[in-house]
Amino acid sequence: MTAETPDLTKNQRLVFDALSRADGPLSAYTILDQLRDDGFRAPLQVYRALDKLLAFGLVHRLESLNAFVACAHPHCHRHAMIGFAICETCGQVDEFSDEVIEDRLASFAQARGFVPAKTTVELRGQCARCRPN
Amino acid sequence: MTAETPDLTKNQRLVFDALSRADGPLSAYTILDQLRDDGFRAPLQVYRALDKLLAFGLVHRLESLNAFVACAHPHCHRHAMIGFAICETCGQVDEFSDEVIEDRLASFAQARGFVPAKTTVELRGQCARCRPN
DNA sequence: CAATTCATGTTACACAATAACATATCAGGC
DNA sequence: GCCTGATATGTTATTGTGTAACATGAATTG
Ligand SMILES: [Zn+2]
Ligand SMILES: [Zn+2]
Ligand SMILES: [Zn+2]
Ligand SMILES: [Zn+2]
Repeated sequence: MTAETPDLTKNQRLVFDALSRADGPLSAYTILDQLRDDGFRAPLQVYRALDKLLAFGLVHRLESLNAFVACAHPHCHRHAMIGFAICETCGQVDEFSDEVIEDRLASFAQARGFVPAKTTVELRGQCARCRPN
Repeated sequence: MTAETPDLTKNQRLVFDALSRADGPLSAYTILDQLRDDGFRAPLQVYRALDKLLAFGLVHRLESLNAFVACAHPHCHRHAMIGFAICETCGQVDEFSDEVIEDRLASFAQARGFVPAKTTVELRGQCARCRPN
């Protein structure tokens, strides 16, 4: 399942596995707590691993939550824009991408001479299953 | 200039003015420091004012910065989606909205049965003036 | 085997946000 | 005027999030 993950180190592996096990986003300190038994003692151990995992594209940061999720589409990450629909009730996160939005943001940036380095798109709300029907 | 701002209280006014004076986003603690002479002593005084200002739509929160800006378009805030292009070099923030993106996000949500409560769109990068040409 | 680079461990600290509780101010209703 | 509920404010302490600084260990390379 886990495809060609670029040779993670021990700590990176531990953090990545913790995020993969979880069924929702985890804060760095929650990860730290989960890895106490594996020898983790300080936040930096988590943050350093997360930095690498983010660079590898294996993990995403949810800015509006100060939390992290394992990437749901380890494949085609050619997309500059990755969006997240975050349910505030159950905590589930739905990762998506949309070429139209991507193009639109790109042309907006182009028009203004703005060179985007990172794009954040996050929807906070209530998912179908949590919604009173 | 400042249109029909809905009767701000003293603290709300102070915080709003601080954000309006600034030429970029301010963190809550920066605001606190700027308002020491006006009697501000604790973060809560800032956060409480910000909560109201956010509710009034006079201020926006930049999730990827943990910072706040005065709204640049106090008028037509009928838009659900408000985007920000944030220059990581000079700190300038460009507020924009785009109906195409808005529609696209809305139909995405609709299709999934997701009910969005808040939408975050933030571009981090380099603005035209800061870009080596 | 150095020399370099990268991963790791540890302590202390800075920055962001809230909890809990007390006090003050103001608007109606009587 | 006086009570009362609602909102705004002040203050202290605490929790949560993220880094700085420095030391050590392991791997790579010439
Ligand atoms: Zn992904
Ligand atoms: Zn849900
Ligand atoms: Zn605005
Ligand atoms: Zn700039």
